[in-house]
Amino acid sequence: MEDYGTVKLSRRERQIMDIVYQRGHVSVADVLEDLPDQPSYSTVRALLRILEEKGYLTHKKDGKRYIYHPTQPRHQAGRSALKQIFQTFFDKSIEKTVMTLISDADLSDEELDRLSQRIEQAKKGGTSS
Amino acid sequence: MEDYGTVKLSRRERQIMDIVYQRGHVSVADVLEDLPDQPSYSTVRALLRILEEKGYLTHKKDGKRYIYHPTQPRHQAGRSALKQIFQTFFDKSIEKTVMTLISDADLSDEELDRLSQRIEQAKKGGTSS
DNA sequence: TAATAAATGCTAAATTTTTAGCATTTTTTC
DNA sequence: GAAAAAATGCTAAAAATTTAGCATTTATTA
Repeated sequence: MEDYGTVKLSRRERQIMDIVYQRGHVSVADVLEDLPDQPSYSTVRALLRILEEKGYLTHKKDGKRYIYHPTQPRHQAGRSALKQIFQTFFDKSIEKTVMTLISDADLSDEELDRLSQRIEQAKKGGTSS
Repeated sequence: MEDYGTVKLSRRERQIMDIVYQRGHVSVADVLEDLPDQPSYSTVRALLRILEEKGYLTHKKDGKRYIYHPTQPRHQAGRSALKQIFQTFFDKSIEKTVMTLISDADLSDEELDRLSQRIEQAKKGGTSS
């Protein structure tokens, strides 16, 4: 599946995919609720249908209404999105990206501790040779 | 300035803004070179003009051609973009986001060390009370 | 089970986006 | 400084996106 952030998707389609990933799965009403410049119910349904045709979503019935799920798993989509960001804005530097992330978050000392610990662990586990 | 990733911008406009931030600043030729499904020279110029009208770019002359710069500084745009991603895909968890970032990168032990160190430093500096 | 409510299916119009062409201006070069 | 080259300014057509309406189906409930 193609990275959905940059190419291919139109403005509204992207807005909807963001909502889908934020919520995990959505009904038409859910999307309508979160969409900026709220269009009509019909409109949302049309867009969801298009996204399904394009292969980004599937739906299943839940009682009388449809629930839409992303075809690409959340973690995978997040991974691509993240990659795109750090390539575009942070010179492909993980360090720059992480530090920016942290500087915005105002984490507690405990949280920071745990984070640096987990990074240390990654170090040990990462060596394969 | 509004977050440019999600709302307001059309597909092409977004593609162009990504190129602008990747390169720092661009000529028409630069954009044309990087744009997928390469349109005509005229087309790119039109889009750049529109982005300037909308306030996302400014230009200045460099010899005979225009060089376009983003109005919002790169670090700031990156920050918003990052925030959006971690809200959408990582449950607003810095830790999840960072770990994903790292797990993809295959960093050396030295790099991981430095990273966890810098996080520790952030801890010391961050306490204000 | 008939009436009502609430969803979807499909189609076409309105709007926005994307595109390219031609005229003009600016720079280069001979 | 005149001719050629390479940029921009502007405008309008083509294509894609976004929208809403009406018909139909499905589920609820009295």
